[in-house]
Amino acid sequence: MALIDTFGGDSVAQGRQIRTEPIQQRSAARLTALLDAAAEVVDEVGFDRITTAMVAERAGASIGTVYRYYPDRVAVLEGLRERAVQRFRQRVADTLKETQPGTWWEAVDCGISAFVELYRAEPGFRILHFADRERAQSTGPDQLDSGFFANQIAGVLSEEFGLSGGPDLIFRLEVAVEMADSLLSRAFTWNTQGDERFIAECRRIMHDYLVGYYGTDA
Amino acid sequence: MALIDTFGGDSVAQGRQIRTEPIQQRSAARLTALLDAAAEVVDEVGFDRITTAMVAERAGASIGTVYRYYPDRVAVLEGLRERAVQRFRQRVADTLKETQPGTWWEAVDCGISAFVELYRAEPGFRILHFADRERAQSTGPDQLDSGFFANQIAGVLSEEFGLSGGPDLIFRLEVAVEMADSLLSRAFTWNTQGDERFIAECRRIMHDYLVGYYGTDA
DNA sequence: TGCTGACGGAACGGAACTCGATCATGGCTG
DNA sequence: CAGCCATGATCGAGTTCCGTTCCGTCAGCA
Repeated sequence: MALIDTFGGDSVAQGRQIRTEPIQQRSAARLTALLDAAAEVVDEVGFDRITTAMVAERAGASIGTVYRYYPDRVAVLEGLRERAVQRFRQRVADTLKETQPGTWWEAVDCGISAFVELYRAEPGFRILHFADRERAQSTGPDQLDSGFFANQIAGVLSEEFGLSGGPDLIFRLEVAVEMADSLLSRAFTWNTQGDERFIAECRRIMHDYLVGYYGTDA
Repeated sequence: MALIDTFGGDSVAQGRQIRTEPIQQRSAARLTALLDAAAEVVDEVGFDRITTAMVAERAGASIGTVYRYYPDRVAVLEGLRERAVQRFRQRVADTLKETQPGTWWEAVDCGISAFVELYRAEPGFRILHFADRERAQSTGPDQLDSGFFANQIAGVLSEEFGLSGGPDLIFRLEVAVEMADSLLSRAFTWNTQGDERFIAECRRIMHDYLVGYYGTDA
């Protein structure tokens, strides 16, 4: 289970976007309060109507506190996104441990389910796109993009289910992640519970695309 | 060729985002200059660092002129996106007339090629995403989303190539548009010329997904 | 030459962000 | 164990920057 733990493990590269690591306990609480507030506000007013003042007020903090932890408005959103990614990975790791899927395909299906469940339940989760093109445009490939996910997933699948890893598998998974992300996001665009047609079609397509090439056996 | 003309025809729903239709000639030139400037600036500083002042200066106009034509900053970006969509549709229509594809699959392939070519050549074209989720979040489905495209394409395919139209075809095409958009955008995320692996894989996937269900014959 | 469309840019409002004063925490010391 | 105090944390008025308005001026057309 080593790699599954890695998959659900601590998030990476947080230092680039946070200003001060919290030392005291209360400040750690503040930080999560800020992100909780941001999540709510994002769901309410949308991605670009959000203001730092709203986040601060909702979190019961002052403007200055927001800027103590995040260099600018966009960084708050990125922090929220990163936490969402983290929770997604944790959820997948937990589900895998619980269900002990027999085939790698079932494992992939767990990932889709986890995504859907969190999208339904978690405020602000809609901010999560594995393919974060805005950010990528300026900073280049980083550890939160779909390629990173493809790597992680490839590790789990080859380690746990004996799939032959390598560039081919990684590329195929990156394509899969990209497609699944777009279809699932589309499912939730005009339907807060997720349009079942798109979710079902996503599962079907992932199945055909991956199983068609790698077979169903472990 | 009626429906192909429709496909490449005048854009819809422009009135919602433009303030004053240009009357005199010079103002029409101004308008395109504004959009050209916006396209350049978007490529340089990215989607959310763009300011109205930058656009005005680059276009050799004043702030007031920007607001003469567009109600706000976002509308400028929407105008740019709409022009990009328009040019894409025109390019597809032209290509279809030139090459006279024998099968509907070849027609779809023309669409992919047109997208890639414009992405390479047209400044600011990266702004074009058929799946415009930011906007959708607040305004609901409109005529510029992937569903609209799916409708248009379904019309052409059933009219010109005798595919049986209907909800099934439209849904399938919407899924296809969504996936193609994400894969092609991914191809250009870290490679201004477009990562050929993703482009080729996109063609392959579209082929499998569509031809697998509707066959290759006209 | 007058009428109307087009243009410019100072001025306004509001949101992002800074900064120095002030408060709270928790380890340390006697 | 109480009190001290270095340093982390917080606050919020102030600054700057940006989106947007508005009206005075200029240019095209009859």
